[in-house]
Amino acid sequence: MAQRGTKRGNARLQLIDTALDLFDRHGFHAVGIDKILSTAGLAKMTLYHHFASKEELIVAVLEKRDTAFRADFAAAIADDADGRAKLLAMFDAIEAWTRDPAFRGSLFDKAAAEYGEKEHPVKKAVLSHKAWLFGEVRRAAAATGAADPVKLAAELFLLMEGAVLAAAVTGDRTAVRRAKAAAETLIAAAS
Amino acid sequence: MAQRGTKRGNARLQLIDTALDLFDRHGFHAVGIDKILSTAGLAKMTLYHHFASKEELIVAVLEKRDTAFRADFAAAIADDADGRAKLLAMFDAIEAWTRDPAFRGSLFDKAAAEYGEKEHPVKKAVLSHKAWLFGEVRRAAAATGAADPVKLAAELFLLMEGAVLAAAVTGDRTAVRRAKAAAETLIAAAS
DNA sequence: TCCGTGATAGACGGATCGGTCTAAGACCCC
DNA sequence: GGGGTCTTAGACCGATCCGTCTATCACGGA
Repeated sequence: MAQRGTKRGNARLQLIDTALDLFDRHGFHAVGIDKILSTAGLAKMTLYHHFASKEELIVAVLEKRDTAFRADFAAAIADDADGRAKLLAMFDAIEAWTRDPAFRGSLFDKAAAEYGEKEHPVKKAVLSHKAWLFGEVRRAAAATGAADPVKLAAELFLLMEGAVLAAAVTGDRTAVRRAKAAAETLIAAAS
Repeated sequence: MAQRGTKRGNARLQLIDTALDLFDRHGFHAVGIDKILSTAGLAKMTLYHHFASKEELIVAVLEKRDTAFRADFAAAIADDADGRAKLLAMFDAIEAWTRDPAFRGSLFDKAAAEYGEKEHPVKKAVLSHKAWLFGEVRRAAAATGAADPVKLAAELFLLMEGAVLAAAVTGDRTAVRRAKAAAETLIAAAS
């Protein structure tokens, strides 16, 4: 008992933070646990005390990223009353994210690229994140009073995914703004 | 001299084909050259006779994929006279691709996920492919007579990227159709 | 037939992979 | 201060990583 707040808890957090950064920079297979441990200044047994395997660490990293993403997203759209404003605020939130110098693309997209098997725990974490994100878009789309809110949500979701991908791969700074402009057109056409 | 058409040429092609399949299924770092060689039934020296390194093999794989993609794409849009039809034919081509049981997402997106450094040869091959694809979209968009063809092209490009990603990650069969519907709306709004 | 050239098989190299184990350390309550 | 518990450093494990080397093999020309 009484493990939270002690060194153990700190070590766990530090492992996740360090692994998050390294995975984001170099990829999951490319980063070995030895590198994570030496970067974090921790010993192997510390890692294997908190996680049964590297795979579990990866899932924990994705869960932390997911939690942070949901909080940021919720804060970004909280102030907006109607569905249309919420949808457009989502694009603003994504644009702010892509403008961050630390932006290196979606960690979930990268994870999906390296772990393609449907039943893999890492892939499941990715799908969970994507399903939540689509749900957010769908809820806001429904609030616009669009004739077919699921259609509108699906279209805007694709724009978001494409914009994040393009911003990450090509470094295109205008991608998200273009996506938002397209979103406005689609929202207008959907009412 | 006189190497083409001999065993050497066949070995090279077989290496590329085998590597393409394995990289597509499992990722680039996850697949070692030993696995490629044992799958292809070839020896190490054969690989290192044709390629200086694994990295060179990866680039060759991407180049082959790029060449095949361009040919398929060109054939898909060749028959269509006007820009709008060409643009919509692109979505049809992508949908046909995603419906193929062998579809496992864009190999270029996966490569970008694993090789993020700008100056890396693999990343350069990815950027080359993306630049070409965007150029195709832009050319067709210009032929529609849209007021701002670059804006239209950028929007449709994001839809394509998002649709391919969504189809790959979530297995969503409707993604490309949704993207095409959105594209029709955007094209109509751009004239 | 014999020779020379170039491709091949597979052993081998050091490095690193994910993961385990042991021995010592740090800390707790009494 | 002593005894028990939890955490840690780092040696160690077999497997695999990418790449090299050597010894053999197949084949074309004279």
